Amino acid sequence: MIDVKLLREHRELFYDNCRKRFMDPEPLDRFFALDESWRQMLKSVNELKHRKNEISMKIASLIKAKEDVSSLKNDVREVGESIDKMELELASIDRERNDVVRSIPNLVDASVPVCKGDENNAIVRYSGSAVVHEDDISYFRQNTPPGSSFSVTKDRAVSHVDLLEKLGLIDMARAGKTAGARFYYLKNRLVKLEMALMNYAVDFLSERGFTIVEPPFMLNFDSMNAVTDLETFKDALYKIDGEDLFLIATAEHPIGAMLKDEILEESDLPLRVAGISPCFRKEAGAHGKDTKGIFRVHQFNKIEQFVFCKPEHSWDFLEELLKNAEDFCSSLGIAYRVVNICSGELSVLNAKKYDIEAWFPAQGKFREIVSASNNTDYQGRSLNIRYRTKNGNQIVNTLNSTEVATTRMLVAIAENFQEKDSGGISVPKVLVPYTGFDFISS
RNA sequence: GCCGCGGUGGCCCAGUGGUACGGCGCCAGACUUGAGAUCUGGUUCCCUUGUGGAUCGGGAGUUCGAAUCUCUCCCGCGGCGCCA
Repeated sequence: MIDVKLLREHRELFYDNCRKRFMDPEPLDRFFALDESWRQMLKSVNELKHRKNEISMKIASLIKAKEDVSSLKNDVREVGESIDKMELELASIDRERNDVVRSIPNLVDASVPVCKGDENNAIVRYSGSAVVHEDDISYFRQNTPPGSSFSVTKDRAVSHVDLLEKLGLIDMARAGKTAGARFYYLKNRLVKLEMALMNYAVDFLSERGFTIVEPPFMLNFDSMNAVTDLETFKDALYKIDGEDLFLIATAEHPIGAMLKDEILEESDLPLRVAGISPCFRKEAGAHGKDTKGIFRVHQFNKIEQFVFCKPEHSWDFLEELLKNAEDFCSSLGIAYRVVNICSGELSVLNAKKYDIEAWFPAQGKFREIVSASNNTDYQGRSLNIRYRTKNGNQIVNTLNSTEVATTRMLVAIAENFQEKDSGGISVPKVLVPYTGFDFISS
């Protein structure tokens, strides 16, 4: 959540921010009205409580002196009743105010392009050498910086669904039968390729100073509510029936919640954590999109980067996390572009977000495979994660980024590494030590 | 799942109905050439900063008053049961 003190002192910052995000500023108006009446009522309640405490102390001393206290008892009982009544009202205002505060989005960084739809995301850079079908050249040129390198082909790459099914590497039909749409069975060498991706990513981040963590795959309400905006995401999360548990949608959730309510030493920071976990997502509202294959699924494995750091370092870390993900893609041989996501597309948590979009030659498109976000102090404040300084406790900043989401990367490999002549898939060189094979054929 | 014992400020710990004791650590000041030792003050949160309010794992209750009594939930430890 946002800093309430900052909100009280710099209203205009938050009204500007709503404008940038194309959001109704009505929650801000409501906050100020509620906050005002809350503060007035708090004052009255505290005055009454003060009186109650005074009388109680007096009763204590009178009892010691063996004097009569029955009339004082009546007085304090009356005060107590007024307090109870006012506290009920105060609590209800407080609840409402807190709900409103939680809906107020994080301040968007000045470097974020201000616009509504994702067609206005800023292209930051392109890297690699995409193989582009001749029909896709103009799309490619429009969506990359001038001079981006690519090669042209007349052969359209086969879609990953057809290729992987033909090679006996996925079974979508049976997954539909047993679990439903957007589930899959991975088979044979594709399973080993996935494990290779994960092992490679873990080694990759280990070497770059990350602590490797396999977290709980479920979280209780309090943790989930603090680590993400549940109002926005509850439709995306699976809830366990009859239990206070949600399946995580990313390792960001359990890794962030891991330090909930803790006070760190300044010397503990920064903390780089790589979370390895499955991700469970309802993908509600994505009807009709990417319905075939394993590009958009309810369950996939992901290696996630997460950083807890001091505020003055978080912008450097956003670049570091992005670089880790870019280097990973490059090392595999995947061409991609980086986009700076525009203000209207950011989640309430994000101050800024980069996506890495890989080139998918069969689709003839750049598609998202990595998201790197700086949530500044927004998530740290909801989680109440602080660190000690000479000037009191400060809220940590948090950032997260995909390192690799396996299913999407498998799709990218299937589309970019298929070999027309043999009909098989070659394994990216860096993965061969992990797979033990360099080619997948039928 | 059952039984027992626990949960007190950053850490340790006292407190069995009268408003949270003490120690350690940390911060600031004094003393010192500096450090240490010592002394003094501070060191959870809230608000409109006061002779203010809240806070003893969470919630509810009894009471004028609850860390303390009651109920309930959570977590930890030990034992039993179940189990890959």
